[in-house]
Amino acid sequence: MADTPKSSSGEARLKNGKPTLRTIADLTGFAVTTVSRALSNAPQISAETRKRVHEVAAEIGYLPDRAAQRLKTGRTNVICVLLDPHEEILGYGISLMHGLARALQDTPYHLIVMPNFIDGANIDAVRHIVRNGMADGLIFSRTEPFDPRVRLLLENGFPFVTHGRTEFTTPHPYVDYDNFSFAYEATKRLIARGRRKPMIILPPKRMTFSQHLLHGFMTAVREAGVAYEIPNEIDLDCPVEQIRDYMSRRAGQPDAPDGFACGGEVSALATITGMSDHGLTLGLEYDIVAKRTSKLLSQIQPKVETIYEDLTDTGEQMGRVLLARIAGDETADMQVLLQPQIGFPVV
Amino acid sequence: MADTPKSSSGEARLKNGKPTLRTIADLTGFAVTTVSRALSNAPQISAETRKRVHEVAAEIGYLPDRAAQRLKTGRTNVICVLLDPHEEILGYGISLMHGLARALQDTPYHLIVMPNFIDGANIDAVRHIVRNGMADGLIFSRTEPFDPRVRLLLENGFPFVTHGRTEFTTPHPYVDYDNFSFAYEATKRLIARGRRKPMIILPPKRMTFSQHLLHGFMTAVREAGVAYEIPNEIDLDCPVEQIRDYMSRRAGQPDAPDGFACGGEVSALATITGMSDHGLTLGLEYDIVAKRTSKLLSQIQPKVETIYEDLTDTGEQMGRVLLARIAGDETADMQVLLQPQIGFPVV
DNA sequence: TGGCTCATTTAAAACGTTATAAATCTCATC
DNA sequence: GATGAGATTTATAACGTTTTAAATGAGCCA
Repeated sequence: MADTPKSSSGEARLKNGKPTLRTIADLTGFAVTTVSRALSNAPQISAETRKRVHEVAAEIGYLPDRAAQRLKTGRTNVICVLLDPHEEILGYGISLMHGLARALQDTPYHLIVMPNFIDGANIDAVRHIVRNGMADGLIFSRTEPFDPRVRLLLENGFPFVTHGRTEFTTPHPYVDYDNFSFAYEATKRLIARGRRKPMIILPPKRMTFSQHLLHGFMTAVREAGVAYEIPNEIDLDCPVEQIRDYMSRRAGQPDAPDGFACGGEVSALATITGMSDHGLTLGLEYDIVAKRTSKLLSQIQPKVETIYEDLTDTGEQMGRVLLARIAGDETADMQVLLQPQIGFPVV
Repeated sequence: MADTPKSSSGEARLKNGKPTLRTIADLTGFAVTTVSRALSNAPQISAETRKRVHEVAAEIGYLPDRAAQRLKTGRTNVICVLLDPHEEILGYGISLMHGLARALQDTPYHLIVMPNFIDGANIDAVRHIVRNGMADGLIFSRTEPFDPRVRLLLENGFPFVTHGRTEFTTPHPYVDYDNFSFAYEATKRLIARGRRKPMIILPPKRMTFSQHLLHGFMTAVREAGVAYEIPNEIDLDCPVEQIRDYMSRRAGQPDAPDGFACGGEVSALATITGMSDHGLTLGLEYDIVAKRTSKLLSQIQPKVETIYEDLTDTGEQMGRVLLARIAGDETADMQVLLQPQIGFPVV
């Protein structure tokens, strides 16, 4: 067996410098096939061979050619993130992506991103990806209820994970935040502080998680037997002024709410501003518990009590679930509901 | 000439459905080579042939296999975005990416994203990409002054574009916002409103654009011959409370500034809060002109005058410049300085 | 008709990898 | 010492495209 670096067998061309399996083969004297198997830790390769090949590979800085691997195996080593049109003020998609990237960090997978330019669910893009095998898995940064893309992927058995749940009867992989628990806990905290008429500010009703939040809120107020209020003129997606105006108006009325469960940080800001129009002070005449996903609120006065939703972690979980789906691991759970850390009220 | 769909010549296998050049070849009777040339609009192909091939390709929904193309040509059709660790509250990287994606929309290029997990400029990642040909071009979401990655790419002649300028003597491709003009205009507006002691809140001094802002500010105050103040205890990256505290303290003193040029939206919020601690009201005792990159300020009361920096457009310009660099277009300008729209003061 | 050019079309090779199947080697067993 | 069995290694053929060079056909002139 030739374990001396011989270049006698012919082509010891380094050409443009990029090392390939062939380079290692020439350097070690083994056949390209052997080198390939050694590097991929396939069976039927002796320990010494494997060791020697790995050494040389490391030495010359070999990295497999992605295109060749992809062409041969059909696997793309690509995860595609479908980003919906970004209207959010706080960087929500970027947190997901950082988390995703972290999950993919020591894998061969690359993250490609496809923003949705048209409004709504772009099913053609998804069809392209599935039909032409342009990725091994798909990530939805947001899902509409009864999302047709989800149906398409389920039918084709294509690996994917959604952020949030859609309302299909067929179960699908998702990672979601337990918005029921958030709303339940937030409302309970308001009540615990002595508030007797909590209000919740919800996302638009068509969103699935709006129902979850509402349910949590209602459970808490019913348990405590207190009054409550659900505004139907404002939601988390409407202009902040509208929220402020609403609050300002309500604050002046006798039956005004005295506690606010806010689904977002900006709406909490607007609530504070609106209440202060009537000289009402946070912590004195009313309280707020808000969902926090950024550092906006935590850096601003007055301090607002918050419950954290870790979107980076969400992204990381989505990556984890997707990798398991791609690997065909049926045992791994594919539905993750992230819990608010209700034990440790982070301010 | 065989222009009837004959499957006589043998293999009319559709196999797993994915159409390939071979499929079109079998369907039209031409050779694979001919089909390839026809589709890539190469010369030496008769008009009818080209037409027929395109027809069939469209009909069966042919899309070229990226892996095969990449393997053969060495071009990856991939643009890689290097994202720095995200600490920003407002989604800044995501705007760039949306713009980039828009520029790449009708090209064969895909966008892959690589966040930096370690702090500072990660030169190893860049070296990998260059050495292993993992992308055709690189985008820097942010650059450090004298960024070593920029040097590496320049030396290797690898196409890239940075967001913001670094201070090399060798010119490099960049897209930047004219922060001089912003600061100059913002300060002039404050002075035009009768303010006689403007202050500017700058990014950390080590950032290149901090100098640009300072320069614009100084030019404006010198032209008007007014007093000014440059705080060195706070910057745009420090915790907002710190800004608020500073403002609160200064507001109580006799020589307090009466106009604020804010480089960011959150700092403007903090300034308002700090000033209001002493009962000072925006528009009465003092004014603010802030740089706006999101919808945060535009949705909040009191209204703050802003000058817009369109980060999505920035991303799009970066995409445009990079494509030109990759195409080897030496005539296209590679240094873009985006101007604030000073003619139309958007509130 | 033969020979030439020009316009088209085509066969063959290659890019770097992996999968299949065949070839070699080692060593105990009869 | 021949015979397998088991352990390694290897040659060959793909994957789908583009590139190079060669082949074919048509048209023209001598």
